[in-house]
Amino acid sequence: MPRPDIQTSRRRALVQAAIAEIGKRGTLDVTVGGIARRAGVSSALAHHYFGSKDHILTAAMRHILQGLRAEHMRRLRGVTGPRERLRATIAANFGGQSFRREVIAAWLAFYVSAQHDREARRLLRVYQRRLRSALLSDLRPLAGDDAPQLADTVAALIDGFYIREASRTGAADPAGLAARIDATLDILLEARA
Amino acid sequence: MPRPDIQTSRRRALVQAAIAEIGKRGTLDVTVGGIARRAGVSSALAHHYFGSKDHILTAAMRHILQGLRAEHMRRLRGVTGPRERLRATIAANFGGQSFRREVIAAWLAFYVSAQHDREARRLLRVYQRRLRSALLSDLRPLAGDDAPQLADTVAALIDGFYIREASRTGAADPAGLAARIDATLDILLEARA
DNA sequence: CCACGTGTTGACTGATCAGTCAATCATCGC
DNA sequence: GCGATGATTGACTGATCAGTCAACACGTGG
Repeated sequence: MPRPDIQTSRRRALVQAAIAEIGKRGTLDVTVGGIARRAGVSSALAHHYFGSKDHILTAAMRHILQGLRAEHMRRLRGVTGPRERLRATIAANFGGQSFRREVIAAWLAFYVSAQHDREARRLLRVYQRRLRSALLSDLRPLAGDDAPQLADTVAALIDGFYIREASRTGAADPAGLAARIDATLDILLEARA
Repeated sequence: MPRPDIQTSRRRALVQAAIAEIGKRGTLDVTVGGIARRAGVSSALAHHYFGSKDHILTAAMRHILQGLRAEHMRRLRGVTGPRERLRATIAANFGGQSFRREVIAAWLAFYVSAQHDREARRLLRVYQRRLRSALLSDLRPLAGDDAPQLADTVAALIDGFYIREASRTGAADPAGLAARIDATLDILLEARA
C-alpha cells in the first residue's frame, strides 16, 4: 500500500531543496546529491521518487509556476474593474514568493534551459500564454485594437524589470517596480484616448 | 618570438567556436573538447591559449559585448539630435550580430552565470552601465528630471523584448521590436509635455 | 509472528570532463 | 644546418556525477 503522506512530503521537500540549491549556486548546474543532502535524504531516494534529475528540475519549475498562479488568483480575488485587475496581474509577478532570490535565479535558469529542454520550453510557454491572455482580456475593454501591442509591451516590461533585478546587488523593491510599470501603463492608456 | 598572427587567429577561432557551441547547446554547459573540435584544434591547445574554460567563456562574452558596442558606435555615426540618437541606441540592441540565435542564447546564459561568476557579473554591469548612461544622456535634454526613470523603463523594454524573443520559435523581426520600443518612447515623451 | 510492500540507503559503475605533461612539429634568426 | 622558441597533440589523471542495485528497516494486514 502506498503511503501518500510520506510520498508527497518527500517530493515536496526535494522540490524545495532543488529550488534552494539552484538559488545558492545560481545555476541549473546542481547535483542530485546536493539536492538530496539538503533535503536530508540520500541521492538514491531522490532517484527513487523522481526517476531522473530532469524530472526533479521540471517539478521545481512547475512548483514555481504554481506559486505564481496562486499569487495571481489571490490578488485577483474581489477585484473587478479591468484597470484594477491589470494592477493585480502586474503586482503578482513582483509579489509573493516570486521575488525571493532563489526563485529569481531559478526562473532565469529555466529561461536558459528552455532553449534545449522540451519540457522546460513547454512550461515557459504556459507562463507566457497565461500572462498574455490575462493582460489581453483586461486591456481589450480599455484599449480595443491596441490591446495586443500593449499586452506585449507590458509583458516585456514585467520580464525586463524582473530579469534586470536578478543582476542587481542590494535590497530589491518589488512593489516599487510594479508601481513603475503601472504608472507607465497609465500613460500609455491615456495617450490612446 | 611569439607569432601574434597565429595566436590571435587561434584565439578568435576558439571564441567564435565557443559562441557557436553555446548557441547549439543553448547552455553555458559546453565542453572545452567540443569548442576545440569545432575550432579544429585539440582541447589541449584551447587550454594552452586560454588557461581555463572560464577564460574562454568570458572571452566569448567580451567579444559579444565588443560587437554590441561597435554596432552602437556605427549607428551613432553622423546622428546628432537626442531623439535620433535614442533611436540608434535602441536599434543597436536589435541589430547587427545581436540577434543571431547563438548570440541570444549566449547572452541569456551569461545572465545566469553572472549570478555566481565574478567576471561575468562585472561584464554584465559594464553593459548595463553603458546602456543606461547612453539613454540617460540623450533623455535628459528631452525629459529633464524624468530622464532616470525613463531610462530604466526603456532599458527594461529592451531587455524584456530581447529575452522574450529568446524563447520564441519561428522568424524574428528585430527591426519591428525596435520600432515598437521607439513608438512607446514617443508616447512617454509626449505625455510629459 | 510472518510475509509483503514500501522506504531507505551505501556502495558501486560507467561515463564525462577539465586540466596536465611530455613529446613532436614547424618556423625563424643566425 | 642548427638551436631556440612557439605550436600542437595524444595520452593520461583525478575528480565529479547520474543512475543502478542489492540489501536492510519497518510498519501493517493477516
